[in-house]
Amino acid sequence: MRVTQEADYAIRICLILDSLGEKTGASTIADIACITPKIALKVLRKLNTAGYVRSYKGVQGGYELTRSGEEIRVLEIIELIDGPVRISKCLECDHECSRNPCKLDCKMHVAFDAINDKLIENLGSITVRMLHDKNVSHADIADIIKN
Amino acid sequence: MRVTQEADYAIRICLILDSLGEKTGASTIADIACITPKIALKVLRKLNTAGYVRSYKGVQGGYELTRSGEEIRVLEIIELIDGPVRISKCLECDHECSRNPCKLDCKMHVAFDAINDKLIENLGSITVRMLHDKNVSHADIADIIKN
DNA sequence: GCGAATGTGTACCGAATTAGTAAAATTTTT
DNA sequence: AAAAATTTTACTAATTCGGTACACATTCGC
Repeated sequence: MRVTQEADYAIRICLILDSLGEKTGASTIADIACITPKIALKVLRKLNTAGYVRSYKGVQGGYELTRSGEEIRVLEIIELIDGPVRISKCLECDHECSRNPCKLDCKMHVAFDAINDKLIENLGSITVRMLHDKNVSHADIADIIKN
Repeated sequence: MRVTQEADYAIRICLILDSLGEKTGASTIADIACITPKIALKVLRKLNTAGYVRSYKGVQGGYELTRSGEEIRVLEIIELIDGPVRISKCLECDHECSRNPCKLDCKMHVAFDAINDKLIENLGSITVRMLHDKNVSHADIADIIKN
């Protein structure tokens, strides 16, 4: 598993839209996020088809979130862009590693599965809103993950 | 971050060597792990230069662990093969994302850092021994991660 | 000694993934 | 009708990953 650059951009864009709270053009978003407009467009397209943002064409067009940032979990955006979260490729073939019939009764899958689940749980516990809300401190975030 | 196939093999090989407990040839190891001898050799070489295994040349040559599997954490092997564990590329440039001067006071780094630390903690809590020890149940592993 | 078996080390190749770019088409406002 | 903005599709380049090849060094058994 890997949170790609693109997923990173997508989260940042959602965060920007949530904090601005109003219809905003791709070039403005790109400027705030410090990425090129083209890349912003590419990510916004995916967010749009997945229903996370609404787009308005034309001169005063732009994008806005369809839901509040409080309701959007970082995990969702990552899965949208990068696909299912898996720390190991072996977790793909559900529980039975086809490549390795594994002549040992090892518990690698069990361990990786548990660790993967925990990772998903953590990514799912952070919302887009938390990432820019002034009322949420760094310590608050750390506490949420510590559980 | 991503636990690559190669890191997976490396863990499996350590696990095999720990459970056999005696000097074993690469082809035997490869056979048990269900991988080609060439790949096993490649991984064993890395384990050797890093000091995890001792090698013996010649006809009756082979490999053995230099330490007990109880002392080897899965995290170590992953870091040896794949490098530092980072769920996001942004965590590379320590805490200051050079690409994105980020005109927002966002806490993405804080969140990803916390989640990443937790992942490292979990990977560090599992030893090679646990993965094949009959006295360690699936539930035990799950409990360790649940913390 | 000689040869087979086994490990060493470096370099390479192909496929998949990731990152970023281009350009023409479509829509809406003025 | 013109200008501004998004939409859609396709492509290119860079990086990573997985696997392989080959020439060399060492040890054991005969």
